Amino acid sequence: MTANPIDGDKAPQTLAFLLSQVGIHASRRFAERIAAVDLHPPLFRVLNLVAAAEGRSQQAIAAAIEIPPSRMVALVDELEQRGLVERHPDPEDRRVRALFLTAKGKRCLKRGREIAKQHEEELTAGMTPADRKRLLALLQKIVDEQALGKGVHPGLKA
Amino acid sequence: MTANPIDGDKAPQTLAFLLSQVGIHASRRFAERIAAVDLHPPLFRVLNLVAAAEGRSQQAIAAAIEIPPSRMVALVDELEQRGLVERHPDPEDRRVRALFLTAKGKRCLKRGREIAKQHEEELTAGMTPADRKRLLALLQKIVDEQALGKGVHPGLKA
DNA sequence: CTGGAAAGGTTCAAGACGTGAACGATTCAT
DNA sequence: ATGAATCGTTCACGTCTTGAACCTTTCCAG
Repeated sequence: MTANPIDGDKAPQTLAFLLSQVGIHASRRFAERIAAVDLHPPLFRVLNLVAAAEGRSQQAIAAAIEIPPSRMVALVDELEQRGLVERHPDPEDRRVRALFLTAKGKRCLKRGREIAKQHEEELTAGMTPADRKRLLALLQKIVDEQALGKGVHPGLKA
Repeated sequence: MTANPIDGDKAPQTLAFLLSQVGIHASRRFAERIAAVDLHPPLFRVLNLVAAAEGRSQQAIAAAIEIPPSRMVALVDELEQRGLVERHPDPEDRRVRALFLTAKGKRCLKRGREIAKQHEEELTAGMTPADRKRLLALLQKIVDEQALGKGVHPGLKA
């Protein structure tokens, strides 16, 4: 026995600390959950964007979530292998690969959104609707203040 | 021009999403700031723990922040190279390497804590003290509900 | 004691990820 | 027509982590 487990966590619990802790936890948990449809967060992100902008080019979508083109290729490859999206030639610009959801992709997205909703509910269990509203507003305040752009979705590793 | 920048971000801004976004931002920002003392978040973490538990073994400290022993070695190596901590033989157990802060380590830690404080203030700029209190309470509620243990400090990559 | 199991620390090889540079194809501007 | 810019892609590289194996030391049962 190495005795007492270190009181080290008498940490002053700052907001910055808590935010990191909770944010990372939320990301991890979501990654676990979304795995149920054989996706990881970045794939789910892309899938959502494709749905929101069908027919757009890879790079247009990549830019929207701030991922480099070289990374985008791999992600689209994965989605295509799973049969969730398709790359179509763009008649107006033959350099472009326009992205579209397949029927399977739509089903998967729908399922993924249900999971996301479930995730949201689990995360905010133990909070009243009023609490949630307040928390949302406070976080939004930080986002505004910090001028946080679009990027940085619930994507993380482990 | 690829025209409109995709409305994709009409995202319903869920709490889970915001928490991830803000949390990851906070982590990144902190990583940038703490670099001013030539540390990265995991090193700062360890430094703090060593200070809170001087003389403890590497693994005792490693366990407290949930990092595997093999990783701990590398971190302590770094801290030792920077002259911030020292490995002392433990007279009671010659397998153990007890960790201690050097004078330089203490100064560095102090400086790091100032940076952390500054980080905290920047992050919560634009919020009233009342806001901060409320946010802290709400986050704490999530932590309690989710039974978030010690681990997962402001450590992230980029 | 004493021999085997267990624990602390370390090393090392391997796997997961992400990124930038470079390239071919195509389009655009002049 | 020609050079610059853009889309998509490949690939090699560096980063970051971890598990397995190893040595040393300690602990415990017999």
